[in-house]
Amino acid sequence: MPSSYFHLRDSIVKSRIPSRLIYNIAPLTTCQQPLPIIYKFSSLLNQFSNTLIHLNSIHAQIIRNCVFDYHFLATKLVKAYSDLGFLTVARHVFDQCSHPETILCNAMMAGYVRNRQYAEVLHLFKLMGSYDIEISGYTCNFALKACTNLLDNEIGMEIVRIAVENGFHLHPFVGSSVINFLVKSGNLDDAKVVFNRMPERDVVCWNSIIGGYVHQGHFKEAIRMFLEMIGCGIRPSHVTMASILKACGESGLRKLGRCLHGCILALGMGDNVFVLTSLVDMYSKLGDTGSATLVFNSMCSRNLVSWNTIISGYVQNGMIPESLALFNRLVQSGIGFDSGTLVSLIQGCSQTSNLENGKILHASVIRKGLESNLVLSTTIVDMYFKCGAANQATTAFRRMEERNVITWTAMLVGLSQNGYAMDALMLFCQMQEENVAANTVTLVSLVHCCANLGSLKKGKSVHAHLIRHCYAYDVVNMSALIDMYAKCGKIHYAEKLFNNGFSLKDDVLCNSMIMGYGMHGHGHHAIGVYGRMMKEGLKPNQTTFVSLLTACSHSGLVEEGKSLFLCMKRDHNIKPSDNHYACLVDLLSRAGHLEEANALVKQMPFEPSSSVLEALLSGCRIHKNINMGIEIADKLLSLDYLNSGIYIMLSNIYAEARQWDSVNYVRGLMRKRGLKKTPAYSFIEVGNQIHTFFAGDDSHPKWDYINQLLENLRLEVEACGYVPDTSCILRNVNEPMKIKLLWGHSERLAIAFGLLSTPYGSSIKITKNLRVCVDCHTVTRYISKIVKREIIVRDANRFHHFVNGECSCNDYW
DNA sequence: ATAGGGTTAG
Repeated sequence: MPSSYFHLRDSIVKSRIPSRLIYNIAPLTTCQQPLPIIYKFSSLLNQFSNTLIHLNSIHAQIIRNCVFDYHFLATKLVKAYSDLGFLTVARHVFDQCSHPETILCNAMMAGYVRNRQYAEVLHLFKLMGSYDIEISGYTCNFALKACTNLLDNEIGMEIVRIAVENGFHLHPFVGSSVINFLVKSGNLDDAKVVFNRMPERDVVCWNSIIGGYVHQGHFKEAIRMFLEMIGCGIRPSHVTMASILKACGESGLRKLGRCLHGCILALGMGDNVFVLTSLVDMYSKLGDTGSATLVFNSMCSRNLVSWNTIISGYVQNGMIPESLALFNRLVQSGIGFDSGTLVSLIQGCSQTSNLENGKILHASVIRKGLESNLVLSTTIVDMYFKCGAANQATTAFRRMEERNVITWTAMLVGLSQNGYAMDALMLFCQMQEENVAANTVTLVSLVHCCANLGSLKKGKSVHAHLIRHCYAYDVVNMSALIDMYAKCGKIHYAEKLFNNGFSLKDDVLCNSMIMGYGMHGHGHHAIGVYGRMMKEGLKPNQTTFVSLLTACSHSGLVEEGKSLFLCMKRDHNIKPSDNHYACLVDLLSRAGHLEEANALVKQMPFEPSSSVLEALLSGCRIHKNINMGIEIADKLLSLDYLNSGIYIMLSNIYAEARQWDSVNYVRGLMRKRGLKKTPAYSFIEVGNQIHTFFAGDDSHPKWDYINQLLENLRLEVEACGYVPDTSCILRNVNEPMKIKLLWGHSERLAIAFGLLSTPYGSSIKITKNLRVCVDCHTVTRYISKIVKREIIVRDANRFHHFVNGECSCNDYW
């Protein structure tokens, strides 16, 4: 950039004698032009500065007449050129002036602002400082706008200080810029103070502060200010309405929303694209897609944002086919689409787990060169995870050139939800190495990872992190922590947190606690929480009853479960869902009430899903009701279900009935349907490491020791009267081989490793991804007695506490 | 002669 000021800047700052200024004073003093010429050019510029040809010719005449150093004209030229986007020429005009003063500098800054050259604005601002050029309210305005966009807090706060010292902030124009900067830099309180001190507040000032509250998610406060503004007799502008519609939609205020719709028509804004688009968005957020559609169809002009808003509204309300139809209309209309459109469509794929469409859309993102769009790329990562394609999600993530907290968090949540909690924790370390600051969503996803891993140490450290950042007492975070402590075996920690947080009266918090008690077999405590909810007038939801019924099932509380199932409908008007039926069937069939469970399934008001049948089938297997088992199995096979666990259970049933042909048939079906058995694994946390063992896994560095210990333990437990139960080994091999396979089960390997690596007398905690088999359950009971250690096993369903040859659950099931 | 506020998507 040809800027003489820039080249000279350093020496100027040092010497404080701007040499060029001294030598260039000449034109101003010698070219004594009569004023009428200047007025002539001024009026020419007023009339013809909007086309480049005219502007160039006027500019040439100005130079010929030697009046280019008149700031009056230079300022107009700078504005005209920058309005046309010719910033370099504007800068040249600026540089030609021998005595740049405030207004000329301001005009140049304004040009940079209009052309989004924010870094140049700040350069110029610093330059003004080094030339001792006076700063005005206008200067502060432009410089603050640059700081707001560049997120430059340091210079921004300096400008705010200058503005306040000079009282510029009292002016509505500067005040609103100050408020905007303070809001975007997170100082909402300071913004409010500035706002309150302003002697006169026009509608833009109100818009700034209201917009600030909306921006920070303080919707109720935004609405309060809006009403206050009306109370002051200020007529809302279309900007006010756009902000307040957003606040209304986000906070779910249906009545106010309808009211605002009326206001918009009354204020004559019924043809404003911005306002109507905001209205469409509000109705979508309120779940009223009918009204959103009506408003959208009534719009006389629409832009791409309007289309994106309605498409996104449809997706958010689960109307995927409708969103696609609208997308087709959009393409046919010739408007085209952008990254925002694709984000919504890809979300639609996530919702319906439509990997195929997701891939097609991903391909079109690459074709259109939109990969560099951060939001879009993050959506793609999320989509792959929601479709269960963790590998492709990771690949998409690795391809990204730019990532922010949300990208990283999407990765962490995705990995954790797809069963890669350990990888998520490792990724978090990488995130920290790259200095990306975690937010509360990130931390909650980490709490979930620790819960899945049963890693108390890491869980506690995330808890500490939450406390340090004052996030710990948010209900979402507390619920996650309660779940984590429960899953890490510390039910009393969970209890403590819950008792502290109960005053928040949150249903999700209660559900977490009920779930935790259930997992630990404390059914009566779980029901106790429900009692407390009733006493405090808290409304239970669907999940509450799923948790309660699960808790009853794990504690064998048949009567309590049945009565809860009844009062769900009767007292709370919650229709039992498929999930609730599955829980009740599970409860009944585990307890041996197979006929009653079967009758319940038959009288369900809708077709039982595979999970209901699975619960019944599991009961048939436990209580060895082969006939009913086969009957249910036949039904299940016809459902073409994709859960490999069911096929394993089916072949179990057939194996126990010694129907080897059927066993082979089911196995073949599994292969044909492309299902693999989920590999069983167990893990244990020792020191800072988590050690994972798969069944028959001899890859651990300490394998020799583990193997020797297991051999010794086998001799000991056999001496105590243990008899192997090989019924869970489905492979058609001889008895000694089956026993050998049993001793390779992952939970035994993890326990043996735990015994080897932890101090004598301490308790051992292991976690298994699937359910513990009956033989491992028996062996662990014996081991706990022999080694005099408490052994805690958390499996896919619940906790088993083994102490001195006994287990907390009365029988294995 | 130079000036401020707003809508969609992770």
